[in-house]
Amino acid sequence: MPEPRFRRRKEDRPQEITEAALAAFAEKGYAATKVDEVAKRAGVSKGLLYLYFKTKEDLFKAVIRSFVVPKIDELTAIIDSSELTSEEFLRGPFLDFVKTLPGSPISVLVRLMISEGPKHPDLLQFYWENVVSRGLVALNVILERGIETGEFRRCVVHDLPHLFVMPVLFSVIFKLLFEKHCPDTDQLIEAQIDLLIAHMKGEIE
Amino acid sequence: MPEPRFRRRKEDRPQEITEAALAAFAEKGYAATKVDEVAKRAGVSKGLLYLYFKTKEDLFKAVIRSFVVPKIDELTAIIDSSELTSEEFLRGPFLDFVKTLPGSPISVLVRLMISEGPKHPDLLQFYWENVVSRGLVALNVILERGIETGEFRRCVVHDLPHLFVMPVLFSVIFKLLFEKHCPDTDQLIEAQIDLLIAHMKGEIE
DNA sequence: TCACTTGCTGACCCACGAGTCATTAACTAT
DNA sequence: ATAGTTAATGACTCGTGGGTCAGCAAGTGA
Repeated sequence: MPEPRFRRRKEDRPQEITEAALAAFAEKGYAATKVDEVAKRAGVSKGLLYLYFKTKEDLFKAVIRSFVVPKIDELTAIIDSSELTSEEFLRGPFLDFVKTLPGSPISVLVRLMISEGPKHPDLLQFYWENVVSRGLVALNVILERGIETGEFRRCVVHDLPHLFVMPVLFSVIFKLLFEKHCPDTDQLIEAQIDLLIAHMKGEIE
Repeated sequence: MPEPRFRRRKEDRPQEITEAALAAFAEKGYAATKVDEVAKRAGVSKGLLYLYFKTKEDLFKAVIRSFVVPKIDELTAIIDSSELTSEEFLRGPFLDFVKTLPGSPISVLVRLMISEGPKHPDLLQFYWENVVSRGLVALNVILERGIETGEFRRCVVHDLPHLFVMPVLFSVIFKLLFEKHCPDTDQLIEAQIDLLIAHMKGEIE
């Protein structure tokens, strides 16, 4: 009895295809990745891929949406389930979380957003609303909590939670481009957080 | 007497073409830019472009090289011609210089490097040696000078001059992607420099 | 077992854009 | 003037890759 030439698995296909696409985009970038190549990686014909995704661009958007949102959900879940003080939280779970980002598959998505984002305003909108904005809000919650409990004094940092994100973005990109010359990203991120906390706790200069 | 159909201007063509290419790449990215389009912008035929640049990739590399090096030369020139203390220098000329970067045509090159860099290792090598590395060295010079004169105490910042560059890269990218939601990049950069200087001057916590 | 639905295939089409080259016309030197 | 040189043109080729579709075979139900 011969193995069937293929199996019908309508349920699993989309995820298998987006996973293959993520891997392919990661290696070659969006433009240089051929749809045929993605299909091959997913063990599927090009025709089938086009049954699930109308165009290559459509596939791209699906990739972004499906991998990035779970990641930010992770962060907000950590926050909600935590009873730590703000400083403990920033030095503990938050630090651990952001340290994992450079070098993870997620960093690939950042590169894709930078490369292709400007061509897809709707995607940028989505990314803003569901990732960046939510991340900044989450940080604000922590920082405000820190003021209420008297841990932190109010200062410029509370208007610029971006200061906490900077080293992560920097590390992701630096590692991507200059792996060989990249500083210890854990140390970089940690140093920045130390700096910020010291400033928020610190005496008025 | 009719205007000549074209003029022979061997000397000026390469620069005119790279300028046109920079503008085109800025708008559409590398892959989506057609060579024909670059030629049109430069007021030149595609054939001529191929007289000066062997391939599209060759043109791309020329663009990076010719616009990015002068910019870093600018920075090192400022350093050499300055007799200020380290703090004055960082808060004065250095701050002014980096503030101009987000939103300048140079920021486009950063995006191009991120998008296309991984496909061109030799270009990355060039960029590292002639831009990033030189920039970091320049910063180190300033910071060391600050220690010698007793302005600064030695701390983690001296091992991570990257901390000064982070907000610039962050601003460039943030502005590029989320113009609408972008914080005041001047303020962000300034805040980071304040933070770092305070820490370097500061009492041991 | 047989008709029927539908997930899946892969050969095909064709727009598109990188790179070529035979030809032209602007300069130059004598 | 005029012959020689070369900057410059633009119509062409040709590989490539996104997208299609007629047909096939795995599942389904009676």
